[in-house]
Amino acid sequence: MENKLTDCDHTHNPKIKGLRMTRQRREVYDILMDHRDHPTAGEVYERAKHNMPGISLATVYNCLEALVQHEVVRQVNFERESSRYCPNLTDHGHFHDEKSGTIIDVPLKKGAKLSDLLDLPAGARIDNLEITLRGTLS
Amino acid sequence: MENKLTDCDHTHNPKIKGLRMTRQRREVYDILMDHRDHPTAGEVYERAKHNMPGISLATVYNCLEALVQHEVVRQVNFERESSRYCPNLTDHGHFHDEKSGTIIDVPLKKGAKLSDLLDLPAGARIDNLEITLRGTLS
DNA sequence: TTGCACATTAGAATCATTCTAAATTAAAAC
DNA sequence: GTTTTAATTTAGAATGATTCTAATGTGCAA
Repeated sequence: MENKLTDCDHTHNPKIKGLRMTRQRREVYDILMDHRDHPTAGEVYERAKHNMPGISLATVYNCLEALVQHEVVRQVNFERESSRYCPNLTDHGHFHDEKSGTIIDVPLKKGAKLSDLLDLPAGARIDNLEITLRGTLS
Repeated sequence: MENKLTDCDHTHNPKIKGLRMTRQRREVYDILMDHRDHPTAGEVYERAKHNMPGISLATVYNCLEALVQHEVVRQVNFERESSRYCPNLTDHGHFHDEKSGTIIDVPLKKGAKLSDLLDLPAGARIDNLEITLRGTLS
């Protein structure tokens, strides 16, 4: 059975201050919102071509960068694999299931303190935290 | 004052089962042990050329890979920057100080449980955990 | 409606890393 | 100690993700 891709064309209309909302940026943003499966830039490109055959890979990279810069999307890296993109803006890490290859969001427990887990350097101001896990789901 | 590099030529002699200990591998391992400053492959290469002018970059990559595979050294990634290498085998994460550019080991607190911080997926077996922090030291 | 600063595009360039195939070598077997 | 043999080293080419370039196109404020 073919993937009909119906019902995936509802357009998100985020008004992001300071970010000019072009057709391409909306398309890229919609793709991330609709599937939420942490695609790579190349995968976003393949999907975008369905609705916008003329879009270029460079543009996909540009759009993703703009969305990341404006904190509407998060960039996720596993080792040195291609970057992946995630529209979940809550505090969370990522679990990579080695069996299926899927990546699952892992919420940070509310109220949990990082300093309970780590001996943080005295006086450190933390701007960014990245937690990635690799393993298998039973 | 020049860095004289004296007293840095004491050779580590790890007997690592299944790993042929070549001159190049020992040199690379010594460099990681002596400075412990999370160098990239390129930086290891530059340092290695002091003692072994003929060593090649490919060999440095090969040695680092062998040491990582045999779990004598850990590979550390920040975003998509060049991989860095770390001889600290205890459970720890890494803090990248944006002011100085240095990378500091952040020990995991003994007895602390990951599940206190994260809502782990039910039944997940975790083979690998990576925690990276970015920020500034006051 | 227009102007123009910002976006998009194709293709080239970059950069870290891996691959290739020939020469060398560590360590086992004699 | 010598030979053997499979693993390692090497220079340079190849790869692959990402970024850059410079020409063309376009949101949107005025």
